[in-house]
Amino acid sequence: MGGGGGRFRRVSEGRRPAARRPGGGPRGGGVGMTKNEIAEVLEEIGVLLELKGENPFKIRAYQAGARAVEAIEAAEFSRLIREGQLGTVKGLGEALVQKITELHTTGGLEFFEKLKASIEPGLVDMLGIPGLGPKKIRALHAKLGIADIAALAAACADGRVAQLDGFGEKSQEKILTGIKHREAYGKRHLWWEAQEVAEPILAGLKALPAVERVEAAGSLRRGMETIGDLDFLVAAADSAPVVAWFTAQPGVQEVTARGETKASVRFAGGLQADLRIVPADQFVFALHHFTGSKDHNVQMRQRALARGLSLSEWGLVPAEGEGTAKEKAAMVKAESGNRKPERTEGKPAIGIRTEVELFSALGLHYIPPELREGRGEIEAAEAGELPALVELRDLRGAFHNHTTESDGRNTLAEMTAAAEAMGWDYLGIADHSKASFQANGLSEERLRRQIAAIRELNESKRFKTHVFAGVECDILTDGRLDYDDALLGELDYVVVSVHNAMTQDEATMTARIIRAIEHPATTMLGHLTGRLLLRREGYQVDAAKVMDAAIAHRVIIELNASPWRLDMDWRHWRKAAERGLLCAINPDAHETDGLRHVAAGVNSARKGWLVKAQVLNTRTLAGVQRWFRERK
DNA sequence: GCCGTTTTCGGCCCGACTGTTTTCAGTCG
Repeated sequence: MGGGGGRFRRVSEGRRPAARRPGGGPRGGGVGMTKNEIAEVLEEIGVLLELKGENPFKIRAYQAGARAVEAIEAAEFSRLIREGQLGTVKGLGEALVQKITELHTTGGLEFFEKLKASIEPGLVDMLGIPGLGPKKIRALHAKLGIADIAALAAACADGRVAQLDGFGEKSQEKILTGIKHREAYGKRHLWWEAQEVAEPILAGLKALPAVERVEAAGSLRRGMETIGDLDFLVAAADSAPVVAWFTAQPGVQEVTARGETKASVRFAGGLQADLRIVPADQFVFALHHFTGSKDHNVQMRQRALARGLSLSEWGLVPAEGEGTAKEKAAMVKAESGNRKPERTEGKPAIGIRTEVELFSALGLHYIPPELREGRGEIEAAEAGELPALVELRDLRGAFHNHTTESDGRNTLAEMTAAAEAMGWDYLGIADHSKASFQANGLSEERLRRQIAAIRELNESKRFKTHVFAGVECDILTDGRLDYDDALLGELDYVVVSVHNAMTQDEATMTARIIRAIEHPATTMLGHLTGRLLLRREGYQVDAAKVMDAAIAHRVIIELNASPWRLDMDWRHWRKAAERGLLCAINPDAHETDGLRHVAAGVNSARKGWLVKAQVLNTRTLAGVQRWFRERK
């Protein structure tokens, strides 16, 4: 969740709160809103009404209205509004029709603006603390006058919260740890969100006439699941116009440093970005230096030393004698005084212009940025045993995606059209099963109808993309699956996931998941730990035992590519895949746009040393069909 | 706020878990 602070939906599993654009709600000024944007507004109205203590059924009506809007095909939606027929949709009465129409035609809603203005924004933020819902927040507000998280932390610290009816020592402690986690998490940002900030800046820098080369370095380039800050590296002879442009970007809230070769800014939402400008012949050394993890860089420098060379962000030079001393001096100078380091004669090196040449100078094959974690990549690069990592363009489809049948925001046809637009050969639909009541999970009858609808869609040849009929079947508390074997047998594949009783102890949870893996109908395991990055720890589970079971039963473990999950974690993949575990990179998309999240999954897969052959959804349609068939 | 009718207002979607309780409210998925 971004710095906007809003939270539209009380975490329907896997479905993210709506993306906040800088400046507030879904698309501020423009005329008209799409159906999904309108649904977001209705959801947010529901949250605000909850905080007001409104009639729960009224709240539900807004939530149901949001769902009803999502379930309409986009073209159909426009037609209904145009012809004044929106009221014929079940769940949309007079009041909602009026509001939706206003949103669709003007892009705004007076009722919504007034409602927002009537509620302290700090109360909405407090919903993000585990254990706090609308009722408790209202009690805190009414009885202690607490209107934001800072005041809440203070009240917990001096014990006032524990005195309150319905609260106790444990709640107070839980709230306090929740706030602390939030603060710790607040310093980092999801890769996806950081990348969305970085992209336009990168493009803008590239377009400046003074700029010769530009890259985003740091953990963003390494594809880490979360990012501390952004590092932009520029090669330019004249730095002044670059600094001027960078510090004047629209999203910049504060310029924290502005020098000749360096500038730092902070964006709304707290993300920091550093810009460094270096001479062109130093660019590659700086790029390597600011990309590598600490461990990787230490190992690289040691390797250079062993070869009588000294590697730094300034260059690669002979380790002893004048060169090093000068380099060191230059470095100190540059850091303290914001001045360009003096160029050493005939150095910084040996005509190295690219990272390929840099690695080569140290006797190494090129190491992709994602692998530069100091986890054995240098040894592998020396031996010529680096894997040919899977790439985004290798993907031909994905499994585990949702539609409006359960808690998705787009219909089956819309999702398929989006997959086709991405050039995918196939798309797997895996909506929630009936135990996930909160996510509108499918009854047996509804699932059978969906299977029929998918078969029909395929036969109609309306899309080039083939649709697989799957399900995201809940792993029940004791490890049984949520449907009977006969129904599971009618599906092309079955994803099994944990969505409840997440507080089970490790042994119980591990046994539960393994029991589900042992079920003959199970094709793949969804999000192994259920973690939500920067928000919630995963459940306690012995990952090694689960992987063993998956390998033994030829069950895939997914790499859930939702930027909020990236689960199973990349740190497990290398060993697991070597032992024969097959991966599927699944976006867990809840709307058409969510399909793009596979890019984040590919990052993690690459960090996990995965190659194409270890990822099921790099295979052709026929290859996947064969794999599904042979498993049965 | 919606729905369905009982044509004017009452009913509306679940189950586990936790912490506060001594019989249950609130949160969560």
